Amino acid sequence: MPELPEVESVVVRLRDAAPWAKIAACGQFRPTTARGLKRTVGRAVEAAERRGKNIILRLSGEAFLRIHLKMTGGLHVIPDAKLRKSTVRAWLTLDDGRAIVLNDPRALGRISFHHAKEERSLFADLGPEPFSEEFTPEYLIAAAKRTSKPAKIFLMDQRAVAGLGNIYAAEALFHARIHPAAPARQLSAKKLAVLHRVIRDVLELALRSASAAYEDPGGFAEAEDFPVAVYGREGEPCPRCAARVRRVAQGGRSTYYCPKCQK
DNA sequence: TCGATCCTGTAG
DNA sequence: CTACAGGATCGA
Repeated sequence: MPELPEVESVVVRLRDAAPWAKIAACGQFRPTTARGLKRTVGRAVEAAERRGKNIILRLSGEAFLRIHLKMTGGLHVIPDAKLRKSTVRAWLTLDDGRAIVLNDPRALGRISFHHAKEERSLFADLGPEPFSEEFTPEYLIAAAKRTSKPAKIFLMDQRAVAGLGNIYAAEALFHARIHPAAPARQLSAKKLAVLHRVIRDVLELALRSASAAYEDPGGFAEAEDFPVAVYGREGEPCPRCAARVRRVAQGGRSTYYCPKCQK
């Protein structure tokens, strides 16, 4: 389920499980799910970080695991590796009996082991973090200028900005009142400055609902849920003008937008 | 830039 | 049964 806000909340949750013990054992059901897991055995987990939609688990001995949750993955710490659900595709058993598990019904999630020195090249193609100082209106304007993609595809391109996916790209475009099919390079600097602003607003709000859901694992966080304006709302009234929300295909994915507000 | 691919689950 | 799913990559 994860875009930047959800991945961030997974990482925050992992940090709550610190300090971690050493990795005592590992396992996986398919060879494709994880590469190099065995090389983690005997190492200590030292930190959990996020880069775009990637999770980085720092390990002792100048190494790290890169974990990508793709569409349906989740990373959890469970009290006992033996208690793992059937959809757990890979796991790391810790010295203290707990386990870090990749739970992923669709099994698209991936884990790979790397030496610390590989980090730069591994993430070389990722664009700036939306909350970094590097991500300025000027950056977005320059990035838009050198693409030929429509606005929605541009926002989902991890090389342009890291962390946006299908939902928040659509939501940001709605709030910036930009048509998802509009060529990004033709957007005015003013529009792109607004887009820059709402990308941060949308992600910050989503981050808050993601952490609220965490503080209340009982599932009573409904009231704090992210206020979805258009995503998944085909045929429903636009919250701003009440026109019917439309769904179109872009790059093989669904895009939702208000045909009246987003020209 | 499209379509297929990786996978499984769920809604219609 | 088909369509589609909050991702990303690859080849045509």
